[in-house]
Amino acid sequence: MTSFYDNWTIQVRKGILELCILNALEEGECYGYALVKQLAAIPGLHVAEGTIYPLLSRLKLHGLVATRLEESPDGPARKYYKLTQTGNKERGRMNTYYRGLSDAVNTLLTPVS
Amino acid sequence: MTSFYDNWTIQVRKGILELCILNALEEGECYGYALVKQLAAIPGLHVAEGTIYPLLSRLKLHGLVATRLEESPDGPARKYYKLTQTGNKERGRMNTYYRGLSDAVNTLLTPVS
DNA sequence: TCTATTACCTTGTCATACAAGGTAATAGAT
DNA sequence: ATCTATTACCTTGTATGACAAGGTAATAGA
Repeated sequence: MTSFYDNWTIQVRKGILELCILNALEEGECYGYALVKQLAAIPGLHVAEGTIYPLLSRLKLHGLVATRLEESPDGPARKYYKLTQTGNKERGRMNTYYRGLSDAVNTLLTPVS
Repeated sequence: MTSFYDNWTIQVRKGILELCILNALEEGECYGYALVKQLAAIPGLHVAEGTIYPLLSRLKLHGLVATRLEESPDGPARKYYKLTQTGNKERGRMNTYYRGLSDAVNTLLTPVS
């Protein structure tokens, strides 16, 4: 039922979210629910919990982030995520790759005329 | 066997290729093999036939491109792809979305400091 | 007791990139 | 005649991740 365009936007987001989260975590540790709210506010990204939580688990599984639990005054315990050293190194490689790819795409989007 | 980084680059490319092809076709019709060679030359995109041919079929299936066959002097017949009117309209929407997303990512990659 | 909010998580579906294969046509080398 | 290279198309199978739609627990106010 989703249009070609809607489906395409989903595909484009693949991988980009991972980049966003790693860079968001560079500014300091954060818990999952807050990340969801923060990223959901960015137009074009419109992201929900079903996307973010598995993503964070994946980052932890690969050792890019570490977690710690802390009680919340308003609900269940918060799980705080923090960049590891290898996570930060990967973030650097990924930023470099993304910028190169982005440049390549931009030359195609705005061709020499 | 693929590393986290290698796998991530694959995911980031998802959807972006479609954008590249539609924009490449805006400059005129082209046959598949030539598109493969053209895009493979772009650093960071490194794309092969197993990716492009299914992608072109998909674009045709959704009516974004139209095809015609022409004999080749060097091998089997070439299948030329051309943007349709709806294909060009989708290209416009996709470019707009991509630019917005790209801007959002860039604000995260280079935070206000 | 009900609803809202915060906060976590899981299961299932769908679409896609890519590797690895295959086919056909032309042409030059062994 | 047979091999190799190049052009040119295509398919199958695998891995992966976004998202929808669900569920759970804790706190607090109606």
